[in-house]
Amino acid sequence: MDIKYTPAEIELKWQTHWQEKGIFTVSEDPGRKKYYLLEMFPYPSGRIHIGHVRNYTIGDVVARYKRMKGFNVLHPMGWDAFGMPAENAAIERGIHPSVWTHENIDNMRKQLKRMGFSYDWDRELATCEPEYYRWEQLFFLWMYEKGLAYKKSSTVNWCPKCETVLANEQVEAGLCWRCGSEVGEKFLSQWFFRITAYVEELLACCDKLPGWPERVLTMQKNWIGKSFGCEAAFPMANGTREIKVFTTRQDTIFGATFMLVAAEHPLVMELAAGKPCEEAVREFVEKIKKQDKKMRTSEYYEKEGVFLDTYCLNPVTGRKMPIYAANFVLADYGTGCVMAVPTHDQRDFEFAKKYDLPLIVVIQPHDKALNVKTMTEAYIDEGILVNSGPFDGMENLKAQEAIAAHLEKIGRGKKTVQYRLRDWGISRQRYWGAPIPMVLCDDCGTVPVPEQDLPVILPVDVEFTGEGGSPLARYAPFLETTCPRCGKAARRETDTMDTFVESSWYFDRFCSARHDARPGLDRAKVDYWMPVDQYIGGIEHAILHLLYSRFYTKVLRDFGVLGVDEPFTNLLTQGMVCKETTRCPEHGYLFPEEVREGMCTQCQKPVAIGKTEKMSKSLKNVVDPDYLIQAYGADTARIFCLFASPPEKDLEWSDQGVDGSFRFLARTWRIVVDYLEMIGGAAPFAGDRELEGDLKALRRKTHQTIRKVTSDIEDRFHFNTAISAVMELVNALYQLPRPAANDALALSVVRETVETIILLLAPIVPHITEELWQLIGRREALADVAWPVFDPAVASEEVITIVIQINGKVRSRITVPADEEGEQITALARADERIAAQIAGKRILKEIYVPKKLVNIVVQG
RNA sequence: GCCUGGGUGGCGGAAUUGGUAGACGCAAGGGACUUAAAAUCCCUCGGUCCUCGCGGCUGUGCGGGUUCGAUUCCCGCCCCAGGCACCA
Repeated sequence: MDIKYTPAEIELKWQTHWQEKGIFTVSEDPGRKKYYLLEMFPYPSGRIHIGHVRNYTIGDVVARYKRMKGFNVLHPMGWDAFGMPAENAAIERGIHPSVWTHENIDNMRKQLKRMGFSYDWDRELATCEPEYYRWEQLFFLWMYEKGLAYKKSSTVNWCPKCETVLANEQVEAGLCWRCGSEVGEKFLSQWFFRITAYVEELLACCDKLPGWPERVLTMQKNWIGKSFGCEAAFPMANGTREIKVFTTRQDTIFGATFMLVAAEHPLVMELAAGKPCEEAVREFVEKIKKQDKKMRTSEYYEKEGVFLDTYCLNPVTGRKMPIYAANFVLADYGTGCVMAVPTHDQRDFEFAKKYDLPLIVVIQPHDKALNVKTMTEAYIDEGILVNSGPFDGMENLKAQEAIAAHLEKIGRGKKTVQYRLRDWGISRQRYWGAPIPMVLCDDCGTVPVPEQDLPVILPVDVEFTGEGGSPLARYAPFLETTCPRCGKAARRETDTMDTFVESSWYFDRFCSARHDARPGLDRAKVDYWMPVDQYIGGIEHAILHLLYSRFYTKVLRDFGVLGVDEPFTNLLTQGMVCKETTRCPEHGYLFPEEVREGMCTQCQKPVAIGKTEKMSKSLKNVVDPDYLIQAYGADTARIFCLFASPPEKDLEWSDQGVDGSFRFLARTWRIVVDYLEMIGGAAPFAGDRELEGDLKALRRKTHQTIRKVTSDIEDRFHFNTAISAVMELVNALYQLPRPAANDALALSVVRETVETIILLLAPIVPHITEELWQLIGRREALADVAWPVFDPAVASEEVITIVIQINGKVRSRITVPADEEGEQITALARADERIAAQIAGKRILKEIYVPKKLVNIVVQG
């Protein structure tokens, strides 16, 4: 029989079959154990990229595997459909964001279906639909009622290119996370979610997420940034008021010689008011405010300040301390004011040197003596307190507690805790987002839209000019409304919500995706499916999306719409897909198809092979999934993504590697097809007879492979080693001398091996395996066949190789029965010809026997 | 600067609890089949030395240590990637 492996044909055939039969449509079944597998849903940019292929393949393997293990698997897919690229397309090309988004979704859905992913498409959702965001608006109203959503005027991060506000989390090294523009500052009235109300729970639960990678939890903990310290009050020298500071180093308070206030802090102008320095201070403050974020975070940014012609008193020493406004003090951390201890803080040291301010050493290190005249930098390590009144001679760390108590006793402070985490600013001055359901009335102020008036639907026929601000703010039919409270003319809120709000609960919505009754989540269904058992996505969301989702889950829990504390039990963060870059001296970076035999196709000059980097359009080192599917098929694309490296590591793209993956599938196909006529009528070996020789070995290998593949998938998601193991089994089948056509026993063993290969590969390459399964005469849907189990007795070796070492070096190997006694084995080791020769005449100091592994004989000399 | 990861053949990667380093794949070389090539199937493949053997030595970023034994544990250093970065 000669049937060719034609991926394009069989893949389409089975994809159609799965869809028509509704194989992957699921519903709640209290009698079965559920498994909720979720991959991060994509932004519908128009085309899937290799990163998606990898992410969704990893998820699909686990989903299909769990299904074969008997779980009721929920595996949904949807679209993170709001966001700026749609609006930019509207401005640049005149396509409405909705049209653009839906066309992209249609195209990407086709691409995902062509990959053969086992999604329940009946649950598909797009966050830009009113059926979705209406519930988000409802939750917003509830959050407003509870004070969890509030409006506040504040300085915000402003991206001049996107013309919108960015959350702190969305500013990366002073640049916009999305477009890379320099981020500036603006003073605006903004909506916030009070994520800080849950900060302790968010922090505490980090320790209750054993299924999350340590580094993600570390990043979140650092982001939350809890620090223990002390609030201390410094009275003004003229006795009018006091200045409060937060410090984690109250042990150094006796060395505080001046006071610093953030330049933007209102206190600065208050203190300078009416003084000769007022004009100079105002100039300084204006200058600092104008400087953009990037400047202020750069390394070369010099510490600067201006004296406010005012003094306060050190509460423990009574020393008169000059007050300065400074550019490097953060206005929105702690109290915005800092006690400066130049001897033990590097920043304060630099500031003191520049403005010639006094230094007092209060911590002496154990190994040297500090002298304020010769110090070239602050001493920030441990030591013994000096110049610290009653605390002299104490270890500085031990004094922390004592000094905090002292401050409390004299009524000048108390122990406190500070967090780095700020509330989540969710206002965006953009059109393509979920409208914030609020009305602004001149008389009543900010008034929520009544629940029964939801959803506030995004109007369609607005104008996209590309000019600053939101199109909604210029569109009267949306803007103009009446106040729900007093009935007078009023304006709608035109800000829309940050798209991270939609992605903070889409996993809940998947549980009851078509539920159209308040509150959009069917509690019974959500209770059945949530939490997500396994969440899979890119490490780039380690902070933003994952922290917001955790917060939103807790909010919804407290509203009683769901019953879990944490949304994702296990998290797998997959690595990036990378590829080497190619560069022509004349034409710059080249796409792979612009290079032929090391030459640029345009100018024939040799191209330079550059660094391997994350695939990106700007570096042109991209591989088009459509091309891959066309050339090799979806199964090859899938198996290559899994085989090239374990999921959490970066994957380096290799065209030869893809060839190799295809060859393996073709090789597997060939051996099964070769055997087709012979094993077509055979039943798999049932274990009812004794096997010997090659057949026994093949069957052992078969059962060992089941064991290996099962644990690789189940315990570690190490698909690369699982695939290696199946490759070995296929190689073993090739090695088996071809049995005679009438050798029923041998053929039944071969059949068992063939079926095992198909089943083990089924979650990884579902199309070729469905086809082979059918070819060998099986009729049931492969997706629902039970995962094979191995027989430990069959899988165990009856002889094992024992390594014999002399002084830790391998000198020989012996083969012994698996159940041989240790004493017998050491005796055999000593008797081994080569060992005996080498230990002859030497004194044996020690013999170590590691069961089933090795014997190490330690001899003298 | 701080916090995470990581560094193993020509390459991607194995080695799951301190116990045979280099599974599997790619590339390379050789053989079979073929008029020939492709495809396929089989074999070899870390380095080095010789007496060419089921040989010796060496080898998991570098230097030390613990141990009968270290890719694995400890100390110090170098390099790479990611995150944070004036958080008082």
